[in-house]
Amino acid sequence: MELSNAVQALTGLAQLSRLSVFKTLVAAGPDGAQPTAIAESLDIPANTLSFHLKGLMTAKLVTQEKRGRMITYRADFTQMNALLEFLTANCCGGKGCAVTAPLRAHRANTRAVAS
Amino acid sequence: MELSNAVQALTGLAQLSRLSVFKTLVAAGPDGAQPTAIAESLDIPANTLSFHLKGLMTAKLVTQEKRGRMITYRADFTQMNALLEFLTANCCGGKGCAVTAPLRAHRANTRAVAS
DNA sequence: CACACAATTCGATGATACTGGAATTATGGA
DNA sequence: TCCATAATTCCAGTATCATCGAATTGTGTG
Repeated sequence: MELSNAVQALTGLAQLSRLSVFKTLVAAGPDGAQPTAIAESLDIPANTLSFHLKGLMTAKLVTQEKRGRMITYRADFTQMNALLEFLTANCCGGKGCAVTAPLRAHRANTRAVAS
Repeated sequence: MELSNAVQALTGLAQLSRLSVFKTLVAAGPDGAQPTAIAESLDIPANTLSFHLKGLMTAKLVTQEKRGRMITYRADFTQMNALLEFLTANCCGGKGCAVTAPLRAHRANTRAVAS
């Protein structure tokens, strides 16, 4: 991933509404979610949400699938992987960052996100 | 790390100049670098750089140490760790993300800022 | 003190981003 | 066809960001 692509991806996440939307989509998993549901869940006007979803699309962080008159959005982990790889390679000390050090026995852990 | 803190950190990196500066500081390692050197290296006017360094300070991504009339800036990996941890926990599928991906060997060349 | 230098702050400008009401497009159903 | 619904686009207002010349602050040196 190039520097400019990293900026693009980071920009996609560097805003409260968008990060919330992305987080929601991640939580929604493979089923994804539709704008109406997201808007209600996060209490964001539909048009504002649409604006941010477009931003997430531009950042290539989400995908959309049209079925009839509804559109399902899903988090796209490919870009997220590339971003984390970039940050790990370019923005870490090379030894310390969280990626390599799984937080020594730090309550091994509540969520299914573990390594 | 809270959502809003994550946004703060992401905002710090979501800009070409700032990401470049941070990358430079990471490459500089423990020695850090001074504004004049960074400005020359990246070809950014001193005041513009100062503006972005302030942004990185706000995002808690860098630290500064005053010695005489020069100031040494260093990347602060604490915040970076926290950010990566946040992204891994909240923005990954739980299985795929870069955490498991092989970490490309990081060049330990710390002399990147010299003129 | 006078000067050079490191770095920041000030101030002004242009560009971009965020928000939300209103209108629009498109699909499904009665 | 007519209406409801899903989602987007249009548009305007406001706010924030990015840039850089000029002025400022602070420190070391002759």
